[in-house]
Amino acid sequence: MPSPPPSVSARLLSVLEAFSPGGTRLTLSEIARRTGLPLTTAHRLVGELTAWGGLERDGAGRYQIGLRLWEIGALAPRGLGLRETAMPFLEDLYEATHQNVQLAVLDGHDAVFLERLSGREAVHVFTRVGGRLPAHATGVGLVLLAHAPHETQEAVLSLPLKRFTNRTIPSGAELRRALAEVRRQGFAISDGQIELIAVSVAAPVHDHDDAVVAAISVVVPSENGDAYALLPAVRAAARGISRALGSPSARRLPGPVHRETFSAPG
Amino acid sequence: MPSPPPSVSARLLSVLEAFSPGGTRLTLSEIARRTGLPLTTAHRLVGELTAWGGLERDGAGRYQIGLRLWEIGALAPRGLGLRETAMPFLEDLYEATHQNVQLAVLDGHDAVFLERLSGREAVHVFTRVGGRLPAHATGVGLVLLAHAPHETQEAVLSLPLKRFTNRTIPSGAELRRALAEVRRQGFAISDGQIELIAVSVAAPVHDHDDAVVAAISVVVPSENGDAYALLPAVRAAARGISRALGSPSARRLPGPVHRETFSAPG
DNA sequence: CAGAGATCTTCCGTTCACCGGAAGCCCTGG
DNA sequence: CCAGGGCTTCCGGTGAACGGAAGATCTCTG
Repeated sequence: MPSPPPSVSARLLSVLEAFSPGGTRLTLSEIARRTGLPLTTAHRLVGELTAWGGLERDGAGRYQIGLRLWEIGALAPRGLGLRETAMPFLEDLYEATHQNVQLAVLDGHDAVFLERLSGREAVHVFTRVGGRLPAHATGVGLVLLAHAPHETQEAVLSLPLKRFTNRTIPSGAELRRALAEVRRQGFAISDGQIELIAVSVAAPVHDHDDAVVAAISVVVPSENGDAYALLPAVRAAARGISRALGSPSARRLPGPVHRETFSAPG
Repeated sequence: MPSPPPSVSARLLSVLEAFSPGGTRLTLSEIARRTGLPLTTAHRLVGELTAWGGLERDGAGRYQIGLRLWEIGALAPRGLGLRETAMPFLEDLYEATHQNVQLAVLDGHDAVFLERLSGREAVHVFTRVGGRLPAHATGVGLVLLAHAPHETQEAVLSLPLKRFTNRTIPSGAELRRALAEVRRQGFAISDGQIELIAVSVAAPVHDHDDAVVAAISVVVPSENGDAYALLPAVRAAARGISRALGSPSARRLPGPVHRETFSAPG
């Protein structure tokens, strides 16, 4: 029995999927190969996308993602939306540390990086904006995973975990322990799990329902000594973003307020 | 004669077009209304987009642009690609001024903003990342337009120019003069053309072919006095970005270097 | 609490737009 | 000069897309 052919929409979207961080400029034939579409079909779809502005042709005739798609992507509430409110706080954090400052959300089993500020003197990390890394191996990922839906956690815990260095969390059991710790402490410190030379200090960002929707981190060289020294700054920034998002638990600063005022109905 | 019906692809893309800065979360019916598609058709297309991850549903069942599309958009060379190389220089500029720092490219007759850094104390401007403003009315726009293809310039010059304030360039004749001046000086100062209280200082960014592909600017309150004082910093940053992009005219700093060392092959 | 109105979802027969092989065009390199 | 790879145009058969109709939820409103 022949499986039902993919719909036109699915084919069109698969053309977009052909583009990746490692291949941002593709020839028509490359697109056809990557998507598995007949050349003629790819030609037609690519033509329509180009006419609309979703793809552009560079000087050499190759195709690249167009400004139109970038603009549409900029409307994603979980993308630029979040970034926009977080940005001032991230800038403060960057200015105070001059290290890598990152903002990420969870998608599937990965941490997707929405923003990365890094000065020239900061330790080199191989994340890029729009890129993704397995959640279990990054500071922000641990924070996000620790507050993810139960089924997501179980799914990650039951799968083999990719190792990057000998400090990457190796097993589900260890990961489970790490996540519990993150929940208890309210932050994560990830030491050398992606690259041995880098330590990440991460904290959660809450939205107006107090759900954890993002995480921020500062990444420093491990020889810099005490990563804990950065903790207050990271947590303060995370709290600031949460407040800007309307998180009830991040309202104002805790203080000697015992009487709350309600406006009684009627 | 009935006009040929729009292709499936065009319909799918029109669904994406339904989203705008003013409407990032839409119900199915709203999408159907905005696109002019029958409800059933919209339902099917939206369903496919959602299954793929291009759209997401929020708690209230409304649709929003999904992370998947944001990721794809992040691959646009003229979007995040440019931004990525420009970012360190923009940060320097921001840190030095603490005013609004902007990065923009030309699309059609508009300046599209790729990045905007703004502190809490900076003058409020109503640009946002991913947003656009008419080229003739903004500092970055004037710079971009001044170096745009001849036909683009003529097209803008022949159309009526939207006025924002009484200082907005009103006529094609004046615009032509302004563009010539921008080319001669190598920068643009736009005083109160969008909002009376803001002055913009803008400079061009060149790529490896020395074509002007972007522009940066700093926007300050007009009562801040001398906008010209910012000029060196803005031009230096623009030059830095150009050099990072491989612009030949921005190579190294001019200086008493007469001997260059090459490693001879073999 | 009924009933009007709005939005969303499923179902299904008809039709016409999509499909992709074939063929020709344009390069570049040998 | 031809070979090889990539791109574009053409066109007839067919099965996937289309959208009206009807039912399923919710939300107001009197």
